[in-house]
Amino acid sequence: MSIAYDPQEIEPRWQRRWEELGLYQVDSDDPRLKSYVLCMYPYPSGPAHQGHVRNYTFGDLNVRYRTMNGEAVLSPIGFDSFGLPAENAAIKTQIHPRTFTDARIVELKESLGRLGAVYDTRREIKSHDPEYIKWSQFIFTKFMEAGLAYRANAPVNWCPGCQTVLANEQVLADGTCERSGDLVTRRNLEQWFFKITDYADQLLDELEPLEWPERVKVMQRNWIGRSVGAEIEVAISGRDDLDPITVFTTRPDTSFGITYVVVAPEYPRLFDFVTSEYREEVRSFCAEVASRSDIERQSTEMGKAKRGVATGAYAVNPFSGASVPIYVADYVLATYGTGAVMGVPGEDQRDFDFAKAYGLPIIETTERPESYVGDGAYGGPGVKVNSGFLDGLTVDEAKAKALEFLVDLGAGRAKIQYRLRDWLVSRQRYWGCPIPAVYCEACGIVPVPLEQLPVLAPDDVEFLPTGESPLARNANFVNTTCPHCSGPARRETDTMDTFVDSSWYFLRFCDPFSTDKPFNKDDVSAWMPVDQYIGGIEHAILHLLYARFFTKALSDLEIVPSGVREPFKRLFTQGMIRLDGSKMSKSKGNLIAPSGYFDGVGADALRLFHLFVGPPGDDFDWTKQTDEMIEGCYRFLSRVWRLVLNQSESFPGVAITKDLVDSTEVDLELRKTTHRTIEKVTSGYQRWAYNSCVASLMELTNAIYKAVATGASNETVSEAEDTLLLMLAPMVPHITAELWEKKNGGIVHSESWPVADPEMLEDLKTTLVVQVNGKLRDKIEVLTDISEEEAVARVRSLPKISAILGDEEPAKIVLRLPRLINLVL
RNA sequence: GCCCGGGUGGUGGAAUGGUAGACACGGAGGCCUCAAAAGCCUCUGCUCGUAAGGGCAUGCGGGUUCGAGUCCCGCCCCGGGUACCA
Repeated sequence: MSIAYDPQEIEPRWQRRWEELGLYQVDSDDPRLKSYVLCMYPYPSGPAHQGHVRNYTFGDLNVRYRTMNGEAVLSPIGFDSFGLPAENAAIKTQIHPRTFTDARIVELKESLGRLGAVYDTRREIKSHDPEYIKWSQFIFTKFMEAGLAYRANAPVNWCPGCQTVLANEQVLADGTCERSGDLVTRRNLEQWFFKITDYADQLLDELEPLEWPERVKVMQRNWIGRSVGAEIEVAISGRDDLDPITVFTTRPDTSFGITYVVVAPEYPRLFDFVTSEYREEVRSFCAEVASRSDIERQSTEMGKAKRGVATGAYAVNPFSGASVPIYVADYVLATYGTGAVMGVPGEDQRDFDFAKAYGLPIIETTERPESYVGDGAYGGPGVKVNSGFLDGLTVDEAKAKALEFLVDLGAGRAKIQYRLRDWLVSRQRYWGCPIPAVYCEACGIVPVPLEQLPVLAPDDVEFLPTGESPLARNANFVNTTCPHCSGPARRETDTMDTFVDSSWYFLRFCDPFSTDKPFNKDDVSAWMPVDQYIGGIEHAILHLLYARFFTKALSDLEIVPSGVREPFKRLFTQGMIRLDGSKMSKSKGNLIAPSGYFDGVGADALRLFHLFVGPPGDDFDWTKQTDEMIEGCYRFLSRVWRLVLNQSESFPGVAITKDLVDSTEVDLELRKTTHRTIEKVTSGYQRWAYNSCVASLMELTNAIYKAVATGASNETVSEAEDTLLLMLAPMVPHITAELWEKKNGGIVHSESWPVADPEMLEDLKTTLVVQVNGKLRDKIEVLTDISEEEAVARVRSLPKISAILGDEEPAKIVLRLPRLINLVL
């Protein structure tokens, strides 16, 4: 009579059922409360790995939980299908990237399907789909028209081993190529940029109200790197013919302490002011710096000994009128601020080190606090000294006063400097979204008009390891006519960074059906912002910052509704899975494929394991024991299976003692456990404490078994089992769907989330903990409404307590009734 | 260096300032069986003790409190981010 728990039979069947039922196909006119749950769409690298399982389990759980709470949940999925691996594979195997990618998508979809996650499958999108390319390109042309996309000369990463340009993220921290290990060099090329810096302030300010992990917000803040300060113009002594050198500082209050000025070796007008006797020395210094790699230049031990040379020129401190030498040094970055800084050794440690090394004077302009014992620069607060008209002011007052002085003198101004640079989007690659621009000798750079979109890359190209995009060598593609004047023109052959595709896909999901626009504004209004976004911490900066920028820019361009200014209201970053100490990933070749588990214990057991193993945000190490834990999850599901189907072999060895027990007592206990579990588990779902939810549901299962064995009534057991299935349903959808249908009929995921009966949460009796001097000495059962007098009397009469007390009278009695009493001697 | 996380049994991990170690994994013993598998039951932080019972325990050292894994101060170790950003 018994049917064994067989996930292999149940799981595919329910996966088909859910698709047929269309429970998770939602539309913007749905009367229910609308919400949007999204996992970062995957790069299709082949079958799903454990990181995907974890990510999409969290997503699916949220979708199903919210649906059971009465919401209409938008749950789409797609594929981030442009990218370098497909093109590298093409160079190696001569298989077209599209063929390669489509095959990987099939594999990934197949294995994600086996996980049992539910989506509105009508909304699937792929970055490399011509329809998607068309609207990516449309957005690009809109950015061009708005001046948000522009061309400029820029250095790019060039790998001599791979003979190709690399994206920043493919260059490791030590300056080598992640693939070949060669040292990456710089090349200057004309490139397309997005003007993300226009949005620096908004990106910073509007970060605050987002319900994101604080560390992600901190990373974005640091990345934007807003510094408030001043630009100061320092004239070059005796050279009225030259423009002054402009320096940026956050500390204009220290200006009287300027004892030198220093510029980067790449400073553009350097040789305008280097004097002839120093020319050779400066020239060889700059050449030497240029020959060193970025890593050498920035390495810590070399950084300690700041290297530089004098230029022979002098500058005038606009505050004191003092003449100070101008140096060139490699500790000044050409790429930040103006590439020139004022040397203030008293208050800046780097300047202090340099001044010490080159025998430059050091002026302290902030009074050191009495407790200050440091040897070196002091950057803290204090009263100004040695600072002329600033003397006696605090640092903050002096900043304002100094700025006022500069403005009056015409030698400076307030300035906010950002670390954030414009986003370089050009990629010299084939497998990406072509940049829809045309170069016409007569009209200049012309965006390709909408009716000619999409611009698609031709298929008949050669994939060679030359570093040049196959598009550039394809005459049919390159040669075109100007959309303006119809004269001969040349196409842009670069493609877009794949982060462009992922910067608006969540908008297209709101309406992937429109063919005359990227998406319908009303649909975007209906669903955006994403209520719950889920993904890895590795996207903390780039993807999340770019997507925020796109949302704001598109909103300003009136393509996205004006009220939508942020894409992701809540963000959850899941922990990563490690094997032997390093992140489990395809490129490291240390994957443990989920397919073996799907084939064996089933998707539900694997999902349950990922939920149970620990807090979702924590990393975990996949070890030898992991398989045993997964087995344990399978055993638990089997236990639930046998319990609900009331299979007699569940209870061998347990005597049914129905006659011996007051069944109403057993019933009451079980009902209380059931309702307390509803409370605990519901709160756990809301706090993402899924591991604790699983534990509570295991406890409930154990309690039901015990209650059945001790004679609980069918009604009470049935209520407890229903509650168990409902609360497990978002976690392990297949087994719960099957058991619910067998037990009650109907679809468990269409049921409402259970609500605890307040009456069942109240206790008549509880355990009173008895402490003496804060140490546990005894516990007693008491009525919850016990009076203070009675509690004290009962506690004092306890043998253990009276033995400790002897004749002594407690100095104090701390009462936290009915849970705790502490006698202080 | 700086900025975040985090150190709790053999293992993964629970604990609104109030019974530390829930729940699992592993281990030990038992029931069932001709036997095994599966299942079920009991025990399982360390330590002293035959036991009853006691002592010690949340990285280390202090502090606040009737009471600290939890709050405060100072260290140590591990993981991640960042790297001369003026």
